[in-house]
Amino acid sequence: MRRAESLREVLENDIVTGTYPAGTRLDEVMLATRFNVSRTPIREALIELSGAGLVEIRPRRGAFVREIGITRLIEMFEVMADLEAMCGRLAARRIRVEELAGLEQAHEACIHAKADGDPDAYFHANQAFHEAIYKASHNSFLEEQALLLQNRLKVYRRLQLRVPNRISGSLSEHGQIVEAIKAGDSQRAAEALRQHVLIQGERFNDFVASVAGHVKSGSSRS
Amino acid sequence: MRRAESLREVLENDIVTGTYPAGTRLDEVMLATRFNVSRTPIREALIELSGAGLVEIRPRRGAFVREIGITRLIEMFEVMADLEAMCGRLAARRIRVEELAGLEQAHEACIHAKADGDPDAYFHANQAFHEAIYKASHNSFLEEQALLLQNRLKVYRRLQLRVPNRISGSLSEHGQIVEAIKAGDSQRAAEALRQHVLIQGERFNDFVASVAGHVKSGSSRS
DNA sequence: GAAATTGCTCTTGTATACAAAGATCGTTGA
DNA sequence: TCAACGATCTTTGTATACAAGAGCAATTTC
Repeated sequence: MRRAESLREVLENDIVTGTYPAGTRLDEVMLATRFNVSRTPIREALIELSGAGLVEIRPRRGAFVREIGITRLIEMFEVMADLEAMCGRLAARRIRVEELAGLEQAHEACIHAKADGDPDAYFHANQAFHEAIYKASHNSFLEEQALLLQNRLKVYRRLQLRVPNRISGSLSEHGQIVEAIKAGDSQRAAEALRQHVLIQGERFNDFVASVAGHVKSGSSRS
Repeated sequence: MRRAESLREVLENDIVTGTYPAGTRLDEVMLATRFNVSRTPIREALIELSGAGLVEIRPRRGAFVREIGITRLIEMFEVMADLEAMCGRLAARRIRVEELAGLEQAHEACIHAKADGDPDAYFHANQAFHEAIYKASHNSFLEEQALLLQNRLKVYRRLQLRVPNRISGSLSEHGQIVEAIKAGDSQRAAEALRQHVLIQGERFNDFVASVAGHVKSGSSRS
């Protein structure tokens, strides 16, 4: 693998997990010394990240972790909801028996994670659940797009799990989604998924509004 | 503007218009001499293009114009149909009077282009028509995604206009779309747009199948 | 004292140099 | 004659060097 590509992965992770919060200037020499490489692979990694929308390159000014306004975030959730709805619609028609088994397993894993009271485990189990649906759409391009956008929204979805009772709600929605897909009801699967994702965007909106006065933007220290 | 960025635009255009057909190896030194620059900005442009999905970079092997198989193409049209449907659904609810006027104007332009028997003009008018709908969705992220995918499919959509009577069909579908949006019927607008785009994918499939035995893949000489 | 301009410095963007990994072609052996 | 191995040669990936634009500060002028 190219050095630039592995660097992209590390940087992507650092951005998504909040190590480099939105607005941070990503100095090339700083990163170069951090990773013990020259500026060249760093630049290439930053360009890749800008293509993925995680970083904004302002010519002659440098690279910055992209600031995503609340409006744009809601727009992204709106699109995510539609992509997931599409996955659900196709999955209801195209899912195979072994994939359905996998989906139900993922659902079970979510239930257990909630029972254990482990939000981190729930986050990952939830992700696996959704990815199972992407895959079951049997549209690899759609799957890629969904994964891409999911990744860009990861940090916000994670934040979103802090909303009280959200996990319970999420879980019962998962149940309905599984039922619809199992029944081959594409319309119902699509709508259930759309609402499931849309509600995240809305709740997130509430969440942001409720903490807007308390915490400074960017510094999300727990 | 950075040199790399302008190079990306030129290369993107060359790929989309078929100057560099699918599978072509994009030699860095060849491009560097062509544009009278060093390899550095060329490499950066290629990386950007790989992010956009137009170019595939195989490590230590070079950059190639991405080959899009018929299966993947159909998948992309399937996603495009859904994105456009979403644009239509939102546009039906959110379009403003001046935007509606613009949409109707774009529709008129399509009609005139057909009357003039100018397929090239129709192609551009058609594009403007669709872009008007993207914009009217009032979801700038969705608009960007739709434009991106539209661009990636451009060369195939263009080919698609050669199908007999396609323009007439396309035009009447446009009429129905405008009606639905005008009426604020989001469901009908979405469905009309989905079918309008899906039919392109299907017709394209037919088209490819019908010429598969006659022309060699890649060399699309008229 | 404030504002504007000029010069310096810091950082990005591009060119070039170097290293390493593939590809190609020839040679040798079976 | 064909296949396999090896050397060379091409090409990518990374490092370094150089150029040029942007920001900042200090000084000068009004």
